[in-house]
Amino acid sequence: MLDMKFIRENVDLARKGLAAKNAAGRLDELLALDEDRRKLGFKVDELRAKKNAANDQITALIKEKKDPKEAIAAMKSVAQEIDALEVPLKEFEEKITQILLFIPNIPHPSIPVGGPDKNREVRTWGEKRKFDFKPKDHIELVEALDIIDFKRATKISGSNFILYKKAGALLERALINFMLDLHTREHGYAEVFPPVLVNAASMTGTGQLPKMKDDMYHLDKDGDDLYLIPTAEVPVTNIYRDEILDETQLPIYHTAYSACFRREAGSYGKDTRGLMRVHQFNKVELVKFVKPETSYQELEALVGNAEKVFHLLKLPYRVLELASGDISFSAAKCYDLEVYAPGLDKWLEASSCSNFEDFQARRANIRYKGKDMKKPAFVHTLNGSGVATPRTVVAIIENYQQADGSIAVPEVLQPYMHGLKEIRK
RNA sequence: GGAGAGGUGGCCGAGUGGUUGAAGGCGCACGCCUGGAAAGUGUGUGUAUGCAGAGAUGUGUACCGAGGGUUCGAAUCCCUCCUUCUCCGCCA
Repeated sequence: MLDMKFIRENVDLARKGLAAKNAAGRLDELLALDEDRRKLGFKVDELRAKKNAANDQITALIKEKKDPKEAIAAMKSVAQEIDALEVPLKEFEEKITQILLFIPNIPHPSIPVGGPDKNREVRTWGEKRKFDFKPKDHIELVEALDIIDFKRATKISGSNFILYKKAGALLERALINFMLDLHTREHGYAEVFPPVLVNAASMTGTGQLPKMKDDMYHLDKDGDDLYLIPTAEVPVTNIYRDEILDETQLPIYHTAYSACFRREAGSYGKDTRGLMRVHQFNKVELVKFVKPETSYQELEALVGNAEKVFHLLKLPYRVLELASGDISFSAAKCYDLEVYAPGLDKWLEASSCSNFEDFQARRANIRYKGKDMKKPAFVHTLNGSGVATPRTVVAIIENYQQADGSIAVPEVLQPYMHGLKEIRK
């Protein structure tokens, strides 16, 4: 959420930034409401001050054993006046909050302005493999090997669910363990294993609610809202919701494996075959809580941590800096990592690494305080996939396929797969 | 799911309608004391927001789990919800 005070004092900057995200629409309405709210708030504060002073007087009269009746009667109308004004004041505040919750973060000035066609390729890594046979796509390969069963997964749950079997299940588990070990041992992230069901406050804290409500699976627990997380970003970022951290604790790095759940409503048809877009998938997430002045260098380091996964798996990938119109609601800046899949001949988005600056921290009320700081300040939060498994599995299977339809196991995964060197029927 | 007891400042803990933003203690910060330290001692020590001020700061308002209600006045009384603990039941 943006700071109302910041918007008020930087109208032009806010308007320009939000326009780059096609979201400047309700700015004028917001400013008008804020103006009215401030006027009314001032008036109410004055009346309350009057009331408090009078109450002190009444107290004094009682102590002196004088009759306070007159003073009480005089205050009655003031109290009523306050009550009457508090109703519209509250309405203003609620309206303002409702609008603010729907306003996205302002993109960082350095990023390209425009839609997905303006995304900027920052670098590529690795060579596309040269095949001496025609590479197959992962669907054909996994079905022939019987390591993923799409039909039965659909029977059990519905379309775009996955049933991993045998070496397929083992590969999935190996990949998760490999990534967690990498980030905890080599990159200094502390592992957490969060709940996958969270409450509405947590979803609001990271920015999924209220705007993206229809993208999430929603459950009811005795009348309370619970949501299946679309990413571990939600529970992990909310670990410190409503807390004031000591600056000596920062930076905090967490990594978490979790299942992720997405309705993907409205995305049927395109790119939904096989493992490309599924309702439940696994992901190892990286989350950082840092001081504001370090957040952009922390973002570069986080991207590097995610890239390391592909380096070790020897998978070619490219890094895109997303344009203003393509970054997510809460992000100020975002890099996507796209891994190459030769069977599909496509670059697949397997990681998204973002700096949210204080946007999430303000929503979730995550602050820190240092010795020389007069007041607590909001931390900056960052996160990125490190990485998501389905599209990485696609890339492994298609890149490591052999002429006979078997799949070589990447060297770094072999210890996690009981020494298995290749997957064959 | 049933029964009972709680939720007050960084922590412990007092407080059942009127200078209580909140006693007391611990912790912490700064100072005094000391050759240095401990002990002792003094002062300070929440968050949000409005106004004034260049600023130090001053001042108004709100906040004692959350939301509503009663009242001139609520941490204190009433209602709803959330949550913690203990016992019983159930259970991977």
